[in-house]
Amino acid sequence: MRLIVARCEVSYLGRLTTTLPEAVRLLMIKADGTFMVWADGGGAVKPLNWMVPPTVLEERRDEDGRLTGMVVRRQRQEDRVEIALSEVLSDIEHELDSVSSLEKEGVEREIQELLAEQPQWCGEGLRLVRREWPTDIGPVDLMCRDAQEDWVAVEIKRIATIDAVEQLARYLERIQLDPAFASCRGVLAAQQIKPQARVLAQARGIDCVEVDLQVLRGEREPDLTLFAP
Amino acid sequence: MRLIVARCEVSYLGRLTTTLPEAVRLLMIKADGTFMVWADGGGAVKPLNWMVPPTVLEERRDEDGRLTGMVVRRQRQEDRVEIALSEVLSDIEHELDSVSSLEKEGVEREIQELLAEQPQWCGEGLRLVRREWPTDIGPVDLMCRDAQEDWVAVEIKRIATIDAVEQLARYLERIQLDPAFASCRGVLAAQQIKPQARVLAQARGIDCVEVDLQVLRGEREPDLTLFAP
DNA sequence: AGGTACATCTCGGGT
DNA sequence: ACCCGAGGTGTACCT
Repeated sequence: MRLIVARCEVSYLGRLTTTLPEAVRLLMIKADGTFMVWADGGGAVKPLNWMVPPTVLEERRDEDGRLTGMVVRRQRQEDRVEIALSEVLSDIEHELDSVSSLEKEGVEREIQELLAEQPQWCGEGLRLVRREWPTDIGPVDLMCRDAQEDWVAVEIKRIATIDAVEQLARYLERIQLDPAFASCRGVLAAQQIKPQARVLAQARGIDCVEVDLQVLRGEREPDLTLFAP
Repeated sequence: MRLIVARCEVSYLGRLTTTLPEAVRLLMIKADGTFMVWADGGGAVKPLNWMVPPTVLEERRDEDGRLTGMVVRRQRQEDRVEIALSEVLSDIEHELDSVSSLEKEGVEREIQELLAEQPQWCGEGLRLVRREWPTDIGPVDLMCRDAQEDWVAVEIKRIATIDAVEQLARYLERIQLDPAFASCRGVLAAQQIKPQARVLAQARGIDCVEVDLQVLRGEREPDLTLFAP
């Protein structure tokens, strides 16, 4: 990992064109060839400019050996980042370890697991038949049956947007082609359902259910009004 | 901007939980409070862990003043990154300039602006009525009227895929609910329209128009064959 | 390799 | 503040 702090001008030419006027910035070059340009403000987790590997880095130096320019090119692509350096304030390099397995817990998977165990939160009297029910365009998260023995396909999201409604509608369209499932209905279950997704779901005849992760985990009592007579 | 290269263990607790075993990594702390943890491999432009401002950083040191731990907390949130440092290889700080305007050209916005000024490229005789025409599921890019005073909704993309066709179809569905707009038709305008999107648009009765950015900008003469008799 | 769905998406623009 | 759509999205997983 090489870290250069320098006064520089940066331009990117590729899918789009960007230019950065001269200012003091950080140039970060990872051992794998990833190249990034950072500024100090903006509260951003994203670099101003970058280039993903495989990259070719070309340096330009003056007669005194001072770094004056860099060109970063992507292999077999025509896009490039060009840097004109007027003053190098720091240029250090360190051996870092490569990325080691980052363990992640607690995303959409967890909601699916919890709802598979407690499908009643997706609708009264629902029983799970199968998780990841296959269709020819992809798997439905949960396939259930209700108290009337009707089929219910459940799509699960952390945050449900219009895309989630469309996704479930596509699945339902395929499922209902089978006469045995012609009456299959859809339920969209999510921690949060966006208003516009709700509108579209209504129009598509899809039920919406907001689920509380803490309740699913048994960490909190459900809102009692739900069970009020 | 503070840059620390250190052997450390990192854990994140928040929306999800992650743990990183001890290894040499870069800790990057921007002046605005943005905190990031980087490894050297993976070819990623995204940090292993991060925290966006506003953050509170707490340091722990041993009796010799050596940095042994850091806790980064987000204001008014319960998520946190904890770092246990066993060896600090480098710890430098530099004044960087804040983010200055990154000029972008060539994105969807520019195409929309140019087509708003020259709607005739979306269809003969089109006149612009309003940009960002609101519907209850989101805004249509352009709403126009044609020579026959019929309404035309235009969706603009840099590259139009099936998603773009479905997005426009959804808008049309909502717009046509109003009897005054029952005959509103749709036009998909893009620099590039994927073959599959073209097929679906045809099936949905949506017109497709590929636009040339250079022609829109007036940098190039339009293909003369377009005007051939 | 191409397509799909997820992401602590991030980011900007609007209300 | 939320909501929405775009992204040089990136990334994992599938065919």
